[in-house]
Amino acid sequence: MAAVQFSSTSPVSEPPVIRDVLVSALTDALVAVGVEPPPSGIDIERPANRDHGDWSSNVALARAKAAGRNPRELAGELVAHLAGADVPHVAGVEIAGPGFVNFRLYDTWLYDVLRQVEADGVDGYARLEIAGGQRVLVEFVSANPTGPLHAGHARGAVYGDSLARVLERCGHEVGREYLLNDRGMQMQHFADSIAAAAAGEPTPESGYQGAYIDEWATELPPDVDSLEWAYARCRTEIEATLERLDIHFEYWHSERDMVASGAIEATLADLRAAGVVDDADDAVWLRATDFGDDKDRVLVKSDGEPTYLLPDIAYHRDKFARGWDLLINVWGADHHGYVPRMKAAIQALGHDPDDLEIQVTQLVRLERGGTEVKIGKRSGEFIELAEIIDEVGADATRFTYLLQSIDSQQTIDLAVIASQTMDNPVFYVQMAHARARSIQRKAAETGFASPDAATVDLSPLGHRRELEVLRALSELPDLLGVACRERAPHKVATWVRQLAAAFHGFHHDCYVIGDGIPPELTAARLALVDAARIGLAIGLGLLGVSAPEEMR
RNA sequence: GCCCUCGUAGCUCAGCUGGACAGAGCACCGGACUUCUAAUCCGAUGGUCGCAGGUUCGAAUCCUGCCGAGGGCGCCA
Repeated sequence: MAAVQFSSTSPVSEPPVIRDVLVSALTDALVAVGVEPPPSGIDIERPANRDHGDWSSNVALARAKAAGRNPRELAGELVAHLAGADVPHVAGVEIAGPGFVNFRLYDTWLYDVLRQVEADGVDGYARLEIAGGQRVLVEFVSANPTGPLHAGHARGAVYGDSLARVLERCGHEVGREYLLNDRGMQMQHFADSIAAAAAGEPTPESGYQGAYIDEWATELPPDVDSLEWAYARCRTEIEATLERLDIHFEYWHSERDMVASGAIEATLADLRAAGVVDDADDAVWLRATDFGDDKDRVLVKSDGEPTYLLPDIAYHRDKFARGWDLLINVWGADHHGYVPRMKAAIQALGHDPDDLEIQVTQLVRLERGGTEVKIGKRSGEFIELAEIIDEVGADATRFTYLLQSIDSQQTIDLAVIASQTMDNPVFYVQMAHARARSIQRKAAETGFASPDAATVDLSPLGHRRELEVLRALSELPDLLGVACRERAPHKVATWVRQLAAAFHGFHHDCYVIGDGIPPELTAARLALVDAARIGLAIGLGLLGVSAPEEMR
């Protein structure tokens, strides 16, 4: 039975997080040399270059001015003090460059990481509580129910869902919401177009075209309300497509319901009461310029009809009224111009503009084998999202869209991601997970029990490949926190590729079972394989990509 | 004209909210399969981080101005 060096006061083994250990040691050292620790906290980071140690701090650089000493001198004093302190896992401390303090650690710190991963598992490892339960409503997709989801909706759909997953894991209470614009002229045009097609008549003025109109028209039963039928047909289509991507909305918010409830009139009344509304030129205006918008905006047109803006304001008012602390809207780049007026509107209603966050996804250019796939808007020539899923699969669809920051315009070649080759990173990562499973199956067949990570001797682990896997695992909690704060799930995609690369390297160089491998090494490596499996499953789970038992 | 996003290797993109000599994948070149799937691994080649200033001990990262790409600027939704 190996010694367990964790606190005995807690029934759950909770290895000290290395960051806390080092920060605490640095704090002590600063105090010892008579320098006030930085009010913002001490910064610890992993140097990009391994020659600079395992962990590094720039605290001497940051505090040199306040301490009235030059950075290297201060760093030297810190190092001298740290050398005398008995800091767990620390093998050496050095000054480097302009005044960095670099820590060189024993591999034991990575053994703690492995134990932590195993103790916490897929559900618990890198589950953060940095959000304090803040209630966030993520609204995304919200495509008009006048046709199937198309390629243009894909990025927002996948991003919104993965963002929600990241937020949840970081301690937010999260709701996913889809706003259904189920009233208005667009719905009528849509229904008329289907009815016309069913009757063999030409597409009406400002109607919809496209293969789906003709197809759905053939399904239109006689003697039904064409609008209601078309709406239901479309919703079924949209939900089915989202279902294939494993996207599930907790809330489908109907604009009709909102109208019926009188929320729109109530919103206008609120705005009037707030004194931010002007009547001019027979129209009703929101004085948006009072809140940083470029111009004032019409709420009710001179013909007495509300603009789209008023119900939209009512909708956001409703979201807050339902108790959400923070609203995140995922919008396409073609709507970014509406950000200032929406923020102005919620301010006019008395909310903090920061309580509405709008994430804008840049456009995606689609190619097939290097040639752009052209889409014509009105003509109905577009690629349905369902077609993309048919072509490349749900996992590749999600992974590919999540590979890049939403801020960058993305180019996706469908031919490339449809190919199940090395060009396609999703298979690379899934393969890593399947490999881990494969090794575990072999272990079971060979009669190796899965080791208890809390007690197994990990000291046989020391191979460069083994340590790379553990290092990657150690980075996940920090990385997830950044991904959450920056609303950047693509960082998870980048990370999981790194972990997969480390694991493939390990797999290649470190045989686990048989072939003259000593049983102690097999046991330690099996623990590592399971930890890697957990990390891969967490990463893939956040991306909404399946973690397969085997590749076929 | 104004606003938003972007401009990093031949291509597609990272770069952890300023840090130590700029990274990955693909492509190209050269290696590794009696092994838990070679759908893998290793090595080599490849970049004035659009340009010019500024802030800083330190800038791909922050600020300003240009240049270029995409998107947006309705009493349309």
